[in-house]
Amino acid sequence: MNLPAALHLVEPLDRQTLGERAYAQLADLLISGRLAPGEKLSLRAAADVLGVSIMPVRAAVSRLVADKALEVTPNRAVRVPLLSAGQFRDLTKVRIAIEGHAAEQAAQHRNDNDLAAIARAEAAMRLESELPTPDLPRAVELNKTFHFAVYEAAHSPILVEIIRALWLKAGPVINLDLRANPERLAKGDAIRFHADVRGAIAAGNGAAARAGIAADIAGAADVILSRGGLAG
Amino acid sequence: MNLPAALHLVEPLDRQTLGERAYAQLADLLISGRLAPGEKLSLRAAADVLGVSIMPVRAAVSRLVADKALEVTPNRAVRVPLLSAGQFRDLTKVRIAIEGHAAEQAAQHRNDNDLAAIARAEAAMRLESELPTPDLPRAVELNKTFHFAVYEAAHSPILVEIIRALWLKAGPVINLDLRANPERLAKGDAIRFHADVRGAIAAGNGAAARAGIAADIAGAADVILSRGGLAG
DNA sequence: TGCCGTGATCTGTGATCACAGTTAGAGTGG
DNA sequence: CCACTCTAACTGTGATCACAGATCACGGCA
Repeated sequence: MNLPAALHLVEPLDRQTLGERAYAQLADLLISGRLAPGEKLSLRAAADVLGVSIMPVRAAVSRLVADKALEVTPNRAVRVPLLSAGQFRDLTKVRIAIEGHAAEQAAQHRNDNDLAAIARAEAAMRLESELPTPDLPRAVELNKTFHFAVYEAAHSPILVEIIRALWLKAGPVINLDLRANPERLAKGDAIRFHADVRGAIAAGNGAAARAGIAADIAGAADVILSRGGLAG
Repeated sequence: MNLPAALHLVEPLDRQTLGERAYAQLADLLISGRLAPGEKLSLRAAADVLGVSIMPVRAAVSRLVADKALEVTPNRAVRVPLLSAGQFRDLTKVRIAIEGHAAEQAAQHRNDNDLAAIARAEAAMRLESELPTPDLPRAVELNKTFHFAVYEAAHSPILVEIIRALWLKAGPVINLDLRANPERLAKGDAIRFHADVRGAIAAGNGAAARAGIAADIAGAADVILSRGGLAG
């Protein structure tokens, strides 16, 4: 093992396969709500846009289909699932239970780095929402950053991964709506809940952290459900 | 639309693609612990065994890799992941939280059909475990049947799907161990916990149902951890 | 005898082709 | 002018081929 010292500095170059890159791009489209429920997606068209053959796209789509973030209809068409009100309610209940649990764990296991990241993310989103004309795509992104800063503080990779899969399902419904109807952002509910959550986690108050996340999720879901635009 | 009445009886033949069938087979191997942690899996070899080309196997494997039920090493080899003790502890904690939650929901939302299915599954596993020489693979299967009978009673498809993914990760560790060391089955811990859970769900006692499931999961995990055979 | 280079053979990934089924639109007959 | 039919272009799925990289065993050099 008499290697030149410089060789130890090279990073392990984490094998970014084309399929993974395609997956990351599609997942981002879904989470940020740029793909609307019911919208169809052609493998070949997506491959053209991404500049690759259909194989990597196929791999990415089949992962998303497995996660039920996409679905292939009996007629062989890939599309973003249309959630019924009942399915959306189920999804919301599960999110409240699991993301609430993660927030509670975060309150108990967070370290100083976690607190700093959470505070940073909360401030960034608050500042954005207080602008006269907030940038909605950016607000959506900052909201995601804040939530996952919280969930990461639970120090449970498996939990974070599960929540990511849930956001893949909820993103199209929630964030598409937020883009179309930004009044909830202006109303400041989310901002207030986020502050509550940050405070609870800093104080080590698990129950309050769970309640804050639950209120945030439920608040957004209520807006969607009351608008009544969901299928069946 | 003058179709013979009989035609209306055919089921919509849920498009069983070869990839899905391959996925089901591989998932079963994992959940039942017939694939040991660390064991390697060749796409082409698996394709030969299943009698198809490597394409469907590729699709199935990439789904399992996405779920982290399989992993592809930097050296381009697919294998079932080796969990460190820390990772296994994380997985167990998450399972206790989520499966416990599902059991609690089951206690609150179960109907008569659910209760019957749970009772049936519990009796089947109890009878099997009381045999002089229990059939271990069958006991593993019956254990799964009981747990999912409980989780189905929560009437939350999303929750059940999440738990299935967790079992895909835990199966190789837990059930491989159970096959190798059946004494825990003989000891009857699981049987007792299952009876507790069934009783709690029938009584609508959510907290007790959660506690029973948690004890069952923790008990099995303790055996694994105390044996100390985990990596890292 | 011990070690290192080398090539055959394996790995997963990606591209291309083939196919069955669906869809949409143009063209034709009423 | 409307409705029906047929065709052409699309859909995802599966098979086959091509390729870069990794592994491992064999053979030659020191």
